[in-house]
Amino acid sequence: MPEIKVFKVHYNEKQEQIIISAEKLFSEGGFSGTSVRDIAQEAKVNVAMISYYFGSKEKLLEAVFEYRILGTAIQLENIVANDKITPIHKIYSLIDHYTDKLFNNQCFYKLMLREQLKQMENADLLEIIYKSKKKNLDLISNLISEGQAKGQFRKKIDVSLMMSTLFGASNQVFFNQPFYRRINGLESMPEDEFQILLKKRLRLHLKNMFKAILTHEL
Amino acid sequence: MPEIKVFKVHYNEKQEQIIISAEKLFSEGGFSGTSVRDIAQEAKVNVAMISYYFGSKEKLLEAVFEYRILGTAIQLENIVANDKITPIHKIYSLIDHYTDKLFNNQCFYKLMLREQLKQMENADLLEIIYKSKKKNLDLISNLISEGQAKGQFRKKIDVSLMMSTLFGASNQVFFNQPFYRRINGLESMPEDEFQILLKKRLRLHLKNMFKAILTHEL
Amino acid sequence: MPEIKVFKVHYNEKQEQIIISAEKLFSEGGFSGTSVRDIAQEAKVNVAMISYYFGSKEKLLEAVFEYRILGTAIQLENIVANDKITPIHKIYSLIDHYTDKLFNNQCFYKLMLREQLKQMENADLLEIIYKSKKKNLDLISNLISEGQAKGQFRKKIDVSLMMSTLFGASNQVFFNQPFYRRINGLESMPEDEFQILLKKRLRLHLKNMFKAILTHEL
Amino acid sequence: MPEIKVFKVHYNEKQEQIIISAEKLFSEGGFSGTSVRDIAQEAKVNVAMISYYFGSKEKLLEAVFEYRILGTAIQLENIVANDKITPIHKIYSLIDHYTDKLFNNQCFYKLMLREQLKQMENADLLEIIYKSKKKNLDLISNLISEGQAKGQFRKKIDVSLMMSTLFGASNQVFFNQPFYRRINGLESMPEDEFQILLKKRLRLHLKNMFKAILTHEL
DNA sequence: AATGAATGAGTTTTCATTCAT
DNA sequence: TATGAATGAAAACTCATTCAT
Repeated sequence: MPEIKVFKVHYNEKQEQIIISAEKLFSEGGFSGTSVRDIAQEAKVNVAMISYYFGSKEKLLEAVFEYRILGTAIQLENIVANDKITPIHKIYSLIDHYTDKLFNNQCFYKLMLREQLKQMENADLLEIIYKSKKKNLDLISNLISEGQAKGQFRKKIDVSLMMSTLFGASNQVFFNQPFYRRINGLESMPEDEFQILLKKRLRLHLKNMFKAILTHEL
Repeated sequence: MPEIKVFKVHYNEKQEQIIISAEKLFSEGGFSGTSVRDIAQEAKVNVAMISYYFGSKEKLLEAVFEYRILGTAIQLENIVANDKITPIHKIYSLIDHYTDKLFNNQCFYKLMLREQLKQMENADLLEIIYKSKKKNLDLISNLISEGQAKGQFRKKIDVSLMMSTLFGASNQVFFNQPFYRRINGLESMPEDEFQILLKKRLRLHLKNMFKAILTHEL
Repeated sequence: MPEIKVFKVHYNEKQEQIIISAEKLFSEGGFSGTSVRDIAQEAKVNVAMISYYFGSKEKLLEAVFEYRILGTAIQLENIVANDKITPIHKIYSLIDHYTDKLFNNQCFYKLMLREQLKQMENADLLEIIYKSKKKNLDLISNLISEGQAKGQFRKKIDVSLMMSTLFGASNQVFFNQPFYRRINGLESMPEDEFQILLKKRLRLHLKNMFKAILTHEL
Repeated sequence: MPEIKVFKVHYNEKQEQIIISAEKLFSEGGFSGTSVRDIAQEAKVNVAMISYYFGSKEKLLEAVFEYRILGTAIQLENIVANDKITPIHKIYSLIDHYTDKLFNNQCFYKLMLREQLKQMENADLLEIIYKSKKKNLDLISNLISEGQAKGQFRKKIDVSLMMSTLFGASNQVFFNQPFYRRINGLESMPEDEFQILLKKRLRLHLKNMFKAILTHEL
């Protein structure tokens, strides 16, 4: 029996195929709605290989999360650490960064949202997610404090509500694209063109909103 | 054989039990993650009764949606139609209304969010949801126009983005309660007390935010 | 509870509806392939009524047989008893008679054939069928003896093989109509026109054949 | 997952066990009257293995047909091609051949007859059967033409009616063995002895009949 | 006399995983 | 190391029948 892999390992080619396929299918059909056979077929590997490499379907899900979260955590720190720009522009940069990630990793964010809706009985997975969130939140908190210290942001900001607004609004817009199309009569616009338009509008909206709540005395 | 019910019918006691149970379990474990056996057990009815009354698991899901959506559509209109209050207070009222509904129908909103993440192959269900959303959006659009006409709201408001912000942010906060607790050191607060606190904070946050984006020239 | 009906009763309207519907559906889909719900729907009665009137699905099958067999046994005797025509013409008349019944009671004959293929565990039903067959065979035997006594038929005729040939060939032709159409390029001929043609050809074939085996010394 | 086999493959041992068992049980109890559990039990394999190997119960039925039809098609050609014997003796040989196959493959022929009675919605299966029949019919047609060319058979023979007579009569006799026993007072004769007797009589009967209709001017 | 509601036992099929090699 | 074969458990659903009225 192969040792069940935990954290920070390098996956071989087959394993990566499996993870990518799982991410895609889990995001589309949900965890229970996707069978390991489907994943094996998508990844063009033998069914038994999934149990063999990851131990179980559950463990595969963890691997997917771990793979993406560890793979994308670093950039945020660079933004916050950058001395050259003002706090509000760091916020703008943050918005650009998150919307980019969201639009580029649709599968994964869908999957993450999905899993958050479960009462996650899977404690390991929950811990991975919490840790990642906490780290991000701390970084943003520092950024806000910096703005407040410089007198550019107003006092009394609930950072976690603010971040929830950023993520929640973005997700909501993102996962309601078909509805947004219909409402605004954009059914016939090509997919990529539409996504560019939507991202632009979303960013503008978010930036306006964050400027308002961060800088105006209300 | 009972005719499979479609729309606006009154469900009998057993049927309601089933719907309520299904709503709860679907919201917790997802559609595929919940078996009809589980639902039958929760509702304390025979398994066969679910097929008997609703035809299939899929149809039961539709029934759940229909039951809640048709059951809660009306109140919004009253808010908008009310002559006694200003547009911005209607918005506040709307925020109170939505957060109330969200906190009181946790199961259903969780379920709805879940299902929206699927590429819903179930066209009937999608239509039910779209229709309900469109109706709400139209009401809000009128409200915004009213505020603009009265010179109280600024021009150029993307109503659908605004509503996405309301729903998205609320949902995000709502479904991240455990995280919010941890972050803010509220692990030991009793559940209901915490929910009241959270709702209060969320409402304040939303009202501030909406006032800012609706009324300030940015 | 109503007494379960046995033999020679008069069925009321609803009961007849059920029997006719059952005959049709059993003949098409087989006994196990047809559900009592299907029958109830076809007969436009309540499902429970079938158990109520006939006791069980099995008993309903018996009722179908009994209904048809008792309903059609008499005419054969008239043919054989007729003094006006020669034995060979009685045979011809018999062929006409059987092919008529076959083409007019397609459902029932299909059903009967079907049931004969089962190792009929249902002893009651088997007895009904055997009795009917035996009676027919005796009549024909007498007819053959008459022809032999008159020197018109040859000796040494195995009557049961002869009757099997009549029934078997007719059935085979009858239930292979689609194949016969294809083979003979008659796919586009209207159904009723085709049936008339087929019946005519089948009768001619059978009459020739029976004349040959009954009258020629070989 | 094994690719679902189509046509002309070699089945492994387990698969053959399943096919043989299915043939037996389907022939006895009909398709709907036989459960996959029964088949699995008879074949002494796991229930899931049937789906695993054949995909579905329906596909298993197809496999049974294909297995037998492809397995027995060849011999007929040898008979027809044989230069050493006259056309009428080829017909006799054909009768011997068919009755042999019928008595040796009782299960399969019962099953085939059964399935022909259904309005076969299964188009694949229908095609398999039609093709096999057509091929046989063409061979016989050639044989008849040969006899006619040599002046040994009369003109105007409807080959498909003739073949239906052969198959229909044989089947009828075959599947009414218990009745034949009773009628002729042979209830106590041992099964195999009776079958030999019956086959002998049937063959004689068929040969007489075919000689009559093929050679005599009527 | 007739039936809507209800159900336990049954159906076929799919599932994630294990085993032998 | 990798995999085709195999399987027990569970899935959703249908069945004929019964029961309370």
